[in-house]
Amino acid sequence: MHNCTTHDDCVADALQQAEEICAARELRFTELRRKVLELVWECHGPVKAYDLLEKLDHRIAAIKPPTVYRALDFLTENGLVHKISSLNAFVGCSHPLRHPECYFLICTECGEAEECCNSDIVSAVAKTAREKDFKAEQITLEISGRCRECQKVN
Amino acid sequence: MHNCTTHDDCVADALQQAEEICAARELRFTELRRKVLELVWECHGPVKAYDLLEKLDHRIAAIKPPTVYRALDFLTENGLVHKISSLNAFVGCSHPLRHPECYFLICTECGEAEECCNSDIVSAVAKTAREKDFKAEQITLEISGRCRECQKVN
DNA sequence: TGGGCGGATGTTATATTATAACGTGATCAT
DNA sequence: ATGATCACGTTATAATATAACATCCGCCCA
Repeated sequence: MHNCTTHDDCVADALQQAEEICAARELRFTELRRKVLELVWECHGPVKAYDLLEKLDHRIAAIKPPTVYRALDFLTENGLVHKISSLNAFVGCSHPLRHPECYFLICTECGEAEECCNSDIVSAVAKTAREKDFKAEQITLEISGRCRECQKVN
Repeated sequence: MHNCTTHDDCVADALQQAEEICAARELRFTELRRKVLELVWECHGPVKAYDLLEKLDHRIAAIKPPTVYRALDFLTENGLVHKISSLNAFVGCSHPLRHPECYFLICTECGEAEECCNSDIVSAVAKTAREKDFKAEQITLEISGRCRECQKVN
């Protein structure tokens, strides 16, 4: 299910990178935001806001929905987390510096969401947007289907 | 805001085409489904389930949420309507026979969602899916930004 | 040094979106 | 005509998200 061998590492790396990005942009990477990002990464896959809420409750006392949503908004706006609209779920961005080029292959069987960065698709999108004089600001590309592993199974 | 000059026509055309498609596929295009599709088209843009609900109430008595959602599910499954996940809204499909190739340019200013059919994007997506051995079943591509008209304004 | 500003979080309440579960009625093939 | 299946009605509630206002905290600078 993972593409990172030692899962702790990928969480730590993500946090480290987030720290650096926020520092560089003069954003406040608060305790809460850090905690939320950490949890998102620990889930290693699309995770629902209310699931995060529950998990946070065990670490910090009595977190309420707006608190989680605000942290998620911050992380999303700054490219550290993606919202997967078709699932109402959130997932850590593996390529925060190429964030706008990312899209997802979402397996309906196992729930895994593989993040891909592909400039062909991005440039095809940019091209049609240009043709229509449309100023694209955000692209949501979510491909659902069955991943390699799950196709094997049956 | 529209790309059809006489708006009545495009609603009538969509209903006509839906009728034919359902007949060809031996699907039941019931009164309710017809009514919902008609309303979606009349809105001529992304419309929320609960807004439909309200409008239906004026035509048919006391419609409840599951009724609308079931009709929308039917229409969505059969390619007559798209769900725009990033807006939690629904919109009539202008190209029901090329439905899987459609995507949207969504203006954050005026709310218009222009439907496009573009095989470049579709084939770019298909290519990466193939490379990853991913069996794509559904593609959600939603591009938000500002449309030509709204860029002019300010 | 303390006062005020702005951003982050806490808190309460509620809005919005969607579905589960079960009952009833219509349709259709045999 | 009867049983199977699908569509729809109905009640209740689940799941997702935000509005609005209070409080806290760091920071600037008078």
